Amino acid sequence: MAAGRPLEYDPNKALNAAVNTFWRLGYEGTSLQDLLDATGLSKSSFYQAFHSKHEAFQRALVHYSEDLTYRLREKMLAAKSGWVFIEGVLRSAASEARSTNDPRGCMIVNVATEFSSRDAEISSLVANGVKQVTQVFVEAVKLAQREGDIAAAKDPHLLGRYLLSSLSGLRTMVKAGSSHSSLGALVGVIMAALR
Amino acid sequence: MAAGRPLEYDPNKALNAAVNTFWRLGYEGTSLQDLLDATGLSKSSFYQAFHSKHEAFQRALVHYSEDLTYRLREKMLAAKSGWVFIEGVLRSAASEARSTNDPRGCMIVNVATEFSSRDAEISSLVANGVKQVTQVFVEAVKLAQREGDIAAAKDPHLLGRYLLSSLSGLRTMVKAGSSHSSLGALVGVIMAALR
DNA sequence: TTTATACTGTACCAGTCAGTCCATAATAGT
DNA sequence: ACTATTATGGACTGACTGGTACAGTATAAA
Repeated sequence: MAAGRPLEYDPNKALNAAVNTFWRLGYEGTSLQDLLDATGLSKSSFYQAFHSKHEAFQRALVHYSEDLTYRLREKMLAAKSGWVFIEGVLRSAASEARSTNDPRGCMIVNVATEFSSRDAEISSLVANGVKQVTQVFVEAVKLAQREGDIAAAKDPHLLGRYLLSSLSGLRTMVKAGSSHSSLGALVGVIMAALR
Repeated sequence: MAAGRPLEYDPNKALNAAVNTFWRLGYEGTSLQDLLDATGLSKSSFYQAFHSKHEAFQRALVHYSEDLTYRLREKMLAAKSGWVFIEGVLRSAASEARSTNDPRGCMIVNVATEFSSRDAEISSLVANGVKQVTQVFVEAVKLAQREGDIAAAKDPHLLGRYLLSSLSGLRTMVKAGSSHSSLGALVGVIMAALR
């Protein structure tokens, strides 16, 4: 068994570049050319690596979800408390209103709104990503309950979903052009519902 | 001055068809052919009426926003109370989880997530639409305050924005595949924050 | 060094994209 | 009936779509 010519590109970097492009432009919105430019791959290398635009998109979405949940959980473990972590996530989402001129939001949410239920494979990946991210928030709520910041009687799964939903809503407000100050107040209202 | 041949199509129906197509498929996702099929117009008639895909999209978005706010306000006036109206809107959004197999969500939100801030004209139309819809929710909150269902001390503008944000979040949860029952509980949490 | 394997660039494909143009047809005012 | 005005269908455009084929090249194992 001979081993063949080695890759001239970094598959991981290429995937990350694909993630960023799809994240920013959406599925329909990114052309193959955009992908080639972003990854630096030639057409043949791209198809060698990803087989099709659709498959590249799926891999990008999965990679994004895994990376997001990983970093979110890391952030939670590093935070002072569950409550502080939750507030931090919401506030940083609100801050995109002034820090970025082109907020990308959450890729999972973007994909969910672009595809809705038109593509079964994509829907399943979206559902999976949402599940994973929700789980992190559920853990954060449980943590905050143990720490006494959230009443123990409340259902952590329900509040976890509530947080994800609120975060998503917050992010679309950012995209819709709401000011940072009004978003800050909104975070307060959202957090108050947890108590 | 002669008057020329009369239109063979109904401009209003054509616009409505365009709205539905863009709403369902997004901007990039709908081809000109989709639009022609939906409206029944020939290519020349379409360009006669709309000048370009982009302009058609803008008109569709404006028409959607106006129509939405009109019907929303009508619903509010017909409702038993401000509180009941608000709950009804949230619950009907949650119900899309089981009634529709391909929930379209809110077109304004869809457009906001697809374009983010990449197109200044679109962004302005989105901001305008959001403003109009928010206003209806603000009115509903004020009404509920007068009726004693929401504390008078609360800021109605803040709660109005909170409602819009929550509604948007709820709808993306629908698109992400959440079950109707879990969404119903979510509505309860959202509403509780108003009290 | 041969051989099998695998990567790369380029030319190419049919199909679709949004958009234009024009000849024809239908109407209303004169 | 004539004329100005407008609408219609269809042919047409060049650019771009995602995707394929292939010839050439680099590598590691035998």
